[in-house]
Amino acid sequence: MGKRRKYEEIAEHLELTIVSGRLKTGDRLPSERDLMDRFEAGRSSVREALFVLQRKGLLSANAGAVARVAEPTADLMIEELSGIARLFLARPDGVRELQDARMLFEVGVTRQAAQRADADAVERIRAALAANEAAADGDSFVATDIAFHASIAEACGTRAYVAVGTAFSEWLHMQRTVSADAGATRAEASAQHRAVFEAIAAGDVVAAEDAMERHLKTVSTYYWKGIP
Amino acid sequence: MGKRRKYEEIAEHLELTIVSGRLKTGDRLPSERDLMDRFEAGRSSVREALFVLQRKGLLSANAGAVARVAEPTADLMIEELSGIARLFLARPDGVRELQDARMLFEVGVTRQAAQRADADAVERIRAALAANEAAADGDSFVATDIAFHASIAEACGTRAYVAVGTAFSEWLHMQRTVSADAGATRAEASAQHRAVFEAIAAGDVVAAEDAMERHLKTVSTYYWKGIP
DNA sequence: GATCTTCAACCTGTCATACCATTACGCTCG
DNA sequence: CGAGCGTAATGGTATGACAGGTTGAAGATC
Repeated sequence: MGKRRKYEEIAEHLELTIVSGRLKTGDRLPSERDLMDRFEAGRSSVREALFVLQRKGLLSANAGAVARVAEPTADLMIEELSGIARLFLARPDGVRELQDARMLFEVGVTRQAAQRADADAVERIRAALAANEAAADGDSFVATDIAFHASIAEACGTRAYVAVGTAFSEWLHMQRTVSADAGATRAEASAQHRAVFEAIAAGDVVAAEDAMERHLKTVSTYYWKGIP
Repeated sequence: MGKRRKYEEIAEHLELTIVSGRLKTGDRLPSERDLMDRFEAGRSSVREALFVLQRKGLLSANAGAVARVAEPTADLMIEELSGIARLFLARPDGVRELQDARMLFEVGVTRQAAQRADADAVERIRAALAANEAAADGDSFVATDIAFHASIAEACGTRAYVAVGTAFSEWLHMQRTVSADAGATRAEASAQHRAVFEAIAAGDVVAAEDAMERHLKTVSTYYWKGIP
């Protein structure tokens, strides 16, 4: 049953020495040729092990220089999640499920924001809302729209939320066929954004959830209108 | 700036031919040596390309046999998420953020369940609750606890929820130091489970959310009690 | 004729070696 | 003491080789 491949053994060993703290961020790993000797493996196996660690974000490798221990960034997390999202989008019903998941996430973020936002956070959301309402063209409307949602996520104090939320926004904006009636949508969206903001500012959890849910339902509706 | 490595090019090309449907699930890919010729690359590069596709779950590769196109499973999604979770758990404040995220997720799932659960789904949740209350020892209590939460996720009709929710439960159960006062917790947990169930069955969205939130806060509290 | 066995071709996993472009580093030169 | 350069080391890629597993079909068995 020992189907364990060699690179898995090496990768696991290296990962352990990294997460256990024996190697800290920025430290230099031994060279590939060193590792060959140390693990009594060929270079292929060593390289595959380093490869998987690199794709996990634990290593940064540049040509000519030894690999260094890296701290996985939020961007990399997005990258991983992005792969998952692509599977969903390619599957029947995938877009609907992704919209569902976004609804779950954003409503939850709004809930937590309404519970925990302090004065500073509320002010930042207000600013994002104002910027969105002042957006001149369609592109900047989209950008400030995403920023508005991100400002709410920021209010929760959990760093990953911003990354995940932004990713959701981008995936679905990417999917969206050009929304012909963007003009009609904008006024509606702004009104709904304002309702979300005011509920959060007031600390009214239920109203905030409902407002965000209504907002996302509207967005979804406009999306499907563009689909035959 | 063209730092694109060779395997990326190959991987992208192959991924396109897969998701575009030119290769369907179960189809056999060309052999590595075929791909070498086709892309005018060495075997190293071809192997690295296949490697990343395999880790994305688009390929299933067994030694000796040519790679076949596979359909990414929910398990693989968990695998990816698991990697992300491990980073969180290794980081200061990571457990708290993960608990936060779980709260967001489970409360959202409960909300959607209260909105959409049909009679069948309610019945399944009731059964899961009964099984949990009848659990004899600690291990089976944990198992049926997870199953109860999963049954709620199932009621939402979005397949990924079950997988993500189960993963959350397992990560946090795994982290939990042995809860000495499990006896005291069980009665409390059962009462809270029942409250969640009844709110869902009644379709009372707000009550369901609140009940689940209270439940998870209790769980978190017990977790931190075990930490000096 | 159907099913089991065997076997040869093929494929991947791994190793070894070689070559190039890039980086790191010590040395020389100012 | 600092700047510039050249060399050694390193990763990225290509190629060849061999061991062990898989596959599919020919052959054996019933």
